[in-house]
Amino acid sequence: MPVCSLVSEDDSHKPIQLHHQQSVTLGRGPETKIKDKKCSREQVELRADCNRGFITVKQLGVNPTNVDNVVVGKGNQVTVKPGQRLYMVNQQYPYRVRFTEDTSTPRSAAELSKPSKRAHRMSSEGNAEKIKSPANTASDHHKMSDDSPPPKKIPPSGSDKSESAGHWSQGLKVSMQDPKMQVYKDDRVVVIKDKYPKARYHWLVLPWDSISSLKALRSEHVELLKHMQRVGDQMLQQCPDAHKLRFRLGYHAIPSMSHVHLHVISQDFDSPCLKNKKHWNSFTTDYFVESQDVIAMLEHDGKVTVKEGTSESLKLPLRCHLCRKEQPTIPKLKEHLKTHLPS
DNA sequence: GTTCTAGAAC
DNA sequence: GTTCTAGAAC
Repeated sequence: MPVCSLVSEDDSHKPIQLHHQQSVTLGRGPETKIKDKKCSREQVELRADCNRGFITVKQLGVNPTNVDNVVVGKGNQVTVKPGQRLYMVNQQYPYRVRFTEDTSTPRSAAELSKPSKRAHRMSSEGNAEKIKSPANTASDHHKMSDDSPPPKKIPPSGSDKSESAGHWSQGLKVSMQDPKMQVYKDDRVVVIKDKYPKARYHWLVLPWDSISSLKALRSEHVELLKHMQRVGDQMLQQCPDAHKLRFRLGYHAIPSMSHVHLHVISQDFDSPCLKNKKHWNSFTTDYFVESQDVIAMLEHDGKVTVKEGTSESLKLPLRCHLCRKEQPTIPKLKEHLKTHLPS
């Protein structure tokens, strides 16, 4: 898992380590060397999500904390990603967040063996059910302690093939009902592995309720979407590689497949199924809308709007999502991505 | 969403 | 000549 540090941009003190999912309160004091009385001793509460590469910032003090040019506001919470600037108070004391790969601490044998013990079911919700199935393709090869016969292909039982039901765009509705595809389910959602994963880990979280697309979402769906995101986060908790890979959770602005689905995808993009520009840009441009942004939009506006011209994002030049370097072709891009893979 | 392939790009 | 893309068909 990457390590997060909060870096003072005017270099007034050493970077402050933020540990994954541990809240830290900062403000006027020795750690920041801020002596400004406008800055509360408890100005902000910070919490890093190292898997997903952002921190949340809650303003506790009365005077404004800013992210770029926007005031957070007392009691409010926002996220800060690399590239954004956090000002502790009054547009002063600039900070950046930085995520670096943790190469210093090799994992213990105990930690390594932990993820393969899949016996413990997913924790939080009572009626959740972790289905006995390897969670990913990448480690299956070495991990398969499988005593069951290889999965057989059973044709979909619904033989009443009305034209729309059999259409390729309805494929997710079929897959999500197939117990062999299900990796997790509870009373509200089901998780399946993407049939054509675009990275080492690529899951889809789908609600049982049929919601055709982002356009159909309303305020009443906020809780469901929050649950989908929680379930997506839980997938990372049981993912054996979550410590060394970054993940993003989000929706395609204009998906091809019907039925709302949350992508949970590792950021290695190391997959033979990633074949063309559309694949690439759908996960690395504005076409990919963060789960938290969808939820925020829904809470704020009661609906989700997609910026006009978002479909044009699919035609953008191939650009590395990590170093922003442009690549001429898909094969060259894939070659380039190898340079960013964790060792 | 994928597969297939003509023809552009090299 | 081969590689790669983009659009049609499914």
